[in-house]
Amino acid sequence: VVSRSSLAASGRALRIGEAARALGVTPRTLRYWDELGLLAPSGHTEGGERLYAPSDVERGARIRELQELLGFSLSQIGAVVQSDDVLERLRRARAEGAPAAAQRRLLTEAIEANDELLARLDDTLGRVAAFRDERRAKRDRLRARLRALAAEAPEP
Amino acid sequence: VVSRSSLAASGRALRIGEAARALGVTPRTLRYWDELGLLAPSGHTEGGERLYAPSDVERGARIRELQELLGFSLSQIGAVVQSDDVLERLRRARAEGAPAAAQRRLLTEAIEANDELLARLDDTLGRVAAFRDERRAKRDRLRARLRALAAEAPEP
DNA sequence: TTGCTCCTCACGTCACGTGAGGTGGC
DNA sequence: TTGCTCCTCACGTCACGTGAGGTGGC
Repeated sequence: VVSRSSLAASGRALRIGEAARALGVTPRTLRYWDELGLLAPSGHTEGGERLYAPSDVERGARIRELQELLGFSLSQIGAVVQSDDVLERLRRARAEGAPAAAQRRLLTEAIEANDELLARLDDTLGRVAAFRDERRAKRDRLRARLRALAAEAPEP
Repeated sequence: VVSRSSLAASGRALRIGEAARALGVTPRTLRYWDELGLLAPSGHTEGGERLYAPSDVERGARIRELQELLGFSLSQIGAVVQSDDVLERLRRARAEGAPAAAQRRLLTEAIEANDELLARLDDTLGRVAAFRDERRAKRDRLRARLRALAAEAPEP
């Protein structure tokens, strides 16, 4: 996993292998995401090689988080990352002179989607913490058992 | 997801459909886990139906947690749940008069495995929390944008 | 020229989903 | 007898993994 700042700092376009390494996936995964339309590289070389801009890599990082931390399917992820582009879509709507009500609807829908995500994150957070507490209790039980064993038959 | 206490309270053996509902999976999943040897029901009816004891369901709940919260593969999960049975294996080793060194090794290996799990849980916890903070910041940005929109073109 | 990375098929895999056809207990 | 749930094949699906065979720039 690469930090945001280091991603943004290198303003260079990456070849598929470099982008894959930065994201912790394989080139095959990026080709699959491209095939699905989930993450299309914003450029290509003359030879047909995919070129990933920093913004592409950031989008890829969001996809990974949703996949790894929340276990979302790629189609669910597609819906989320699309609603993530709301500020850009809003700018375009304003440029095209969309009515104020339509602009508001765009924003409120994105806010709702983001709130649902926040609720799931809080839920996951609670469950991981509970699981960790279980495992800490187990650690203490095992340690106590080991101490009992040592007391009963001391090491040579 | 069913609470531990309610699971332990009903000391009854469950048919596959009931066990699946308690675990939040489908019967097909439990048959697959059985086929892999990951979770074999501790009993069967004369007619060949699988019967899941409360301890089977608890084991299933641990499998689900490892799968959902940490994204482990079923073979990784198999290794973890096997090392989870260490206290029972220790009892058997002692009954068979295993040497003290072997008993200690059993315990220390289980402690190590559990500690690795704890490290992964802490890592996951941090990443989910960081992701949640990102999403909270996004929520605030979107809300501010909506307020700006409302100030600019008040609702009818 | 030799490596290295890239490309497109295309088949394999993991963890199930989904009928197909049939059996068994209230 | 009628539902309901169970059973075992067995093919389909999702998200890639893994070569197979070939191209392109230092």
